[in-house]
Amino acid sequence: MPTDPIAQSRGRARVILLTSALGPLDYRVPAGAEIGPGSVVEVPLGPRRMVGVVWDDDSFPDVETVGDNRLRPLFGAIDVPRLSPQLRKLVLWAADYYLAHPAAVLRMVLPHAALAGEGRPIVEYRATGALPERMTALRQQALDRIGGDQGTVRELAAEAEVSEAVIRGLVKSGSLAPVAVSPDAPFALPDPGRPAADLSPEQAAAAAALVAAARADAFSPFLLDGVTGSGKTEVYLEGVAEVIRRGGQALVLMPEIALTEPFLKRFEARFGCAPATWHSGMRSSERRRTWRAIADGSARVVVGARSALFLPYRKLGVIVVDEAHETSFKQEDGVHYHARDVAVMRALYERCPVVLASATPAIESIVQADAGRYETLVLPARYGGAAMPDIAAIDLREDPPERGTWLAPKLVAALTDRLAKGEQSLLFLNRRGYAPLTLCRTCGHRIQCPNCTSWMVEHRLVRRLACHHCGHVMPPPRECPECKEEDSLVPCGPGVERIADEVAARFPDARTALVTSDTIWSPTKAAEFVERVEAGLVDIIIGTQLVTKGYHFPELTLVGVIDADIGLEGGDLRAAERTFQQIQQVAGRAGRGTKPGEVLIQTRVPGAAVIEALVANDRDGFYAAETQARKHANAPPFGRLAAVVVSSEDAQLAQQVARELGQRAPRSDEMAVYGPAPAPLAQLRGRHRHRLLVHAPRSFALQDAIRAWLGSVEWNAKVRVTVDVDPYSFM
DNA sequence: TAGGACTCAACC
DNA sequence: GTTGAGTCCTAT
Repeated sequence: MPTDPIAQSRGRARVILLTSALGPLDYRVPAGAEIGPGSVVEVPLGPRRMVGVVWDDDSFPDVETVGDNRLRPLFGAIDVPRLSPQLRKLVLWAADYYLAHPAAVLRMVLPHAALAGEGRPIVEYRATGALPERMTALRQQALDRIGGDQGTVRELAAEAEVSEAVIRGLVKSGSLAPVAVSPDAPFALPDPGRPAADLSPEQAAAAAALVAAARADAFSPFLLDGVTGSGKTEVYLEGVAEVIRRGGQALVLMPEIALTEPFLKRFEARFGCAPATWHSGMRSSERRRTWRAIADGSARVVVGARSALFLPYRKLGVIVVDEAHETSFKQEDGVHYHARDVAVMRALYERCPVVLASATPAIESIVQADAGRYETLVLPARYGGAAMPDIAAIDLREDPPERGTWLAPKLVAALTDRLAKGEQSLLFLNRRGYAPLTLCRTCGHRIQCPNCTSWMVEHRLVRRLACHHCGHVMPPPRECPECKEEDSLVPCGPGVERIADEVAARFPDARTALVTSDTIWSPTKAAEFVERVEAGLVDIIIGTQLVTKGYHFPELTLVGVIDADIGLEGGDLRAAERTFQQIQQVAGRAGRGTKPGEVLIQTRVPGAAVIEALVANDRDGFYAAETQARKHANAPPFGRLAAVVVSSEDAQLAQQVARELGQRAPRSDEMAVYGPAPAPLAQLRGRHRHRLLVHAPRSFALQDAIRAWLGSVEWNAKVRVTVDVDPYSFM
């Protein structure tokens, strides 16, 4: 029964609570309350008090309206601006497209911290430098970890991994003192009138196109396609400048917070102040301040991780997705959304330009551009006349490293040469830790995570074995857990820590920097790293994918790729594309100044199409072949995929439900359902997992079909079924 | 017969 | 997701 269109005028409101278990509920609006669609309200639910958002009366026509007699009055509106119709549309679109509950999407719009602390002052503490009268190990640990940081008792306790009592003790003893937090201090207004960077003719033309689009108040998607070092940032900052001039807000999405540091510097140089930032590492006071400034329109530019996409901008004028090809834009838990795709939808609803910037665009974006749906802005040359680096492969079968080492003689010679010249080098290996596998020499036992189907990775720096999937850690055992033989465990294969060891052994005088998420876990750490490299205090950088992009080090002239083949294993749909992007990006770190760059790629398959394309610098050829292959297989973006994962702590239950889903799968000429099969990660965080894969043509109403299918099967509450539309991970 | 473990439906 | 009601069972 459809909702009575005049219901709201009779004092009813349809509310979506921030609880995924419930559908929309109707409440009575007290007389005189100024409440309408988009209002954020507090409502009673049984004995509890909940937050929800008032939705349009005519939404959810399938939901039955309850009689007036059953309505309870809502408590009232929370003092924040109403969510705009555009944002409400985006919430419903994302929920529908990604098969998520609208409440799950709304929780990203209204994070807890945004509404918390209402009326209550937030007290934060920071170190005074005074040592407590009585120093304990835990107090020392807390002071060491906190350093110069500032936060609430709870946040500091979490950061230092001590109890809140330890922090309170330090406050009592005077080592930590309260600092005044003005929670909603305004953000500085970026000044677009300051001089822009000197732009090359190509950059100027691209910037002009973005400026024109910013003036048009219309949806316009761009692919900003420029080689590494071509100055894409300077181009889109001019689009941002125009939006600021016109009184709008700009959003710049970054794949990782480690990347924001160099960006923030360039931003400040252009606009004279820092932008607002949004990422998972923020303190709740900062989160609240930023959320409110975004909602009232006073935060004009926001640089953020993917979650910044769902914030309640008052007047969004442009969205930039930097490094738009990055797979970290795909959220892998909760709502499985892809920030690049949501950004385009949001720009459509907000009627503003969206810029996908990348030196190595995703095939998906290339196909859209080729079809004329995106306007392409090309920056074909490096800024300042720098040349692209020379790329060569090292065939590890012909030129192998010595036993127990990982750097081939040719790479060692190149490193030696750069050290002699005083130039910087970068070694790239996309594998954290010291060794990916620990093996018993005596019985062959491999140390595995108790919760997951994965090896425990040795992290020698912190003297632990860690599971990269669930976070389980254990001290490195002295004896084999299986055969009890002592000193029989050996590390197998290299991680970046092991490469750093080899570099230290070969070049004892070289100054090195190890860059992984274990050593660079905050913007502050990233800034320290950049400073050290720029000051010439580092000879060799050894890093994971954290170092592949964003950084501009003019003295860096050599890039060594330790193992180009890692990403090609496993038969992932995007394996070749990802390998190409990653190596092209890391190669782009070389020779950005006046000195030419050289890139050496260690591989066991120099004849692989990806490697040959990289060496020949044949980007177009690689993309053409890859696009053709996708088209031929009806793979994305020409066909559509969705993964259905059935998981449970009970192995049998999971298998049983997966089987039943497989049997009940709709069979049609259009949609194919493969599986179930045990997932490659058959056990994750203690849950047993089975996967089904749905494949359908582009035009097929995939979501409707999956909804109908899953709706026809019932399963035990101990079983969880998750759907990943447009999956990127095939684990 | 009080109290614990469990299931189940309602929450507007 | 949480809560309260209802059911069944056991220890006293």
